[in-house]
Amino acid sequence: MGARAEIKRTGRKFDQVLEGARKVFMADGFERASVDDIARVAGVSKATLYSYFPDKALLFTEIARSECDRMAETARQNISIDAPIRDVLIAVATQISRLLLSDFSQRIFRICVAERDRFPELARAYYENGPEMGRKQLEQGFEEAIARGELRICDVSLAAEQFADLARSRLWLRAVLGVQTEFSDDEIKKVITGAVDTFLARYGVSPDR
Amino acid sequence: MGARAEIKRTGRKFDQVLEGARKVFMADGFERASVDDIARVAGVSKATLYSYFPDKALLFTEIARSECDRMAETARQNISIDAPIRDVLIAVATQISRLLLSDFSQRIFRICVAERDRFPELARAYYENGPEMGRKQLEQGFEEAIARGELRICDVSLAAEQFADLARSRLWLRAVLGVQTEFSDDEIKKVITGAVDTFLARYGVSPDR
DNA sequence: CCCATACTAAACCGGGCAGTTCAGTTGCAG
DNA sequence: CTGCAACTGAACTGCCCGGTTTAGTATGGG
Repeated sequence: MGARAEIKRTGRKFDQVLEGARKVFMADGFERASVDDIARVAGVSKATLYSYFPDKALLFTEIARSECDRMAETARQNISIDAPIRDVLIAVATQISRLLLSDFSQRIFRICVAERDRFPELARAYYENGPEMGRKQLEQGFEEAIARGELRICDVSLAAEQFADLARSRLWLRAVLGVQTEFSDDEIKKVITGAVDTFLARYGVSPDR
Repeated sequence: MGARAEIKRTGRKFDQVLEGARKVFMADGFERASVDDIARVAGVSKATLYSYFPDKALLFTEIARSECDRMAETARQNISIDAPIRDVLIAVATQISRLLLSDFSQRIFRICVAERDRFPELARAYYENGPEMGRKQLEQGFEEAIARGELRICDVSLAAEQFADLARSRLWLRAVLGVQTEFSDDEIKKVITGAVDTFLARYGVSPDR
């Protein structure tokens, strides 16, 4: 029983394989993606692919986790502009909304949900690198705003969660189910201002409305 | 081109097949469920199964849609008790939260998301019979409360959506990803009161703080 | 008792796909 | 030029699974 199921990262075409696998897995998910497809898209022979990765599952987790990491970066964009709190919240909500409605984010989520039983650690990685990370960002921003006397929050963690949920109200679920695929700026704006208004009604410090 | 792909509902064991298929599909989803499995669980021969249903896909949609209908019923429970608006909202939020965290609801959602590309009309049926239905219920209740002067809402539809989203904050996503499977009454209660407080801060009519 | 209809069990077909093998090619290092 | 390591392409194995067929068994009405 030596080292189990290792990935050999040496080789000229390793990156091609990763790229091909990324494309195919993101488009088809784990089950529906075929290794022949991946090899073809990667411009690599199946034998070469299997010289890098011991099996399909490990190739998949490699891709999926790296995508989850990518997501962490997209989530890591704090915008603490010097502006009225309401404007800052609007900007942040817009960012959250756009991210959550993006094709990329949607695909990852759907794959994680679909494959949640087969790859439970994947769903966890998604959660921690995506929503959890975003929530922590928000918490931090809220803490600062509280220190500046712009917000009044007892349970910061819950407030962050509420804000994120409000920011995607009505849109995200429709998107993830494919009920609606395109969202006008107007729709988004309405949801976002609604979210910020509700949020500030509870946590705003001035009689904001 | 005569009648295409009909289901023969006559036969002693038709219901057994439905029941078996329901179990297996709900447990494994479409792809991972095997017809042999379904036949075995249903206590029926494969040939009998195929005498009722022309193929696996139609059997699946039959089950899935009927489950979506079942969901509509679970969603159709209005509780317009004569009580302070806050208590009513707490009760409603509790109901929403429990429903959305139930094993049943979670399974259906996951299946619809996983199979969304193969069966788009299924995801739509889910959306209309589940979330959409629930939202309409909420809207109606809100309208009445507005008429009674207990709430002040401009965009009732958005408010309903916000309420539902707030009621599942922090819990639902964790459940659907399998990050957390058990939820204490305490956790749920905290989220719910937080949701109602936030909601009332925005839409409550008295300075409900 | 007869017979039609429903059902069974098991073998079977065909196709798809993960993973392997192997004979041959390419390309680079010494 | 030589030799080695990476890579190719295509065939091949084995398995699973959807769907069909068939030969035979239960059931219930007339």
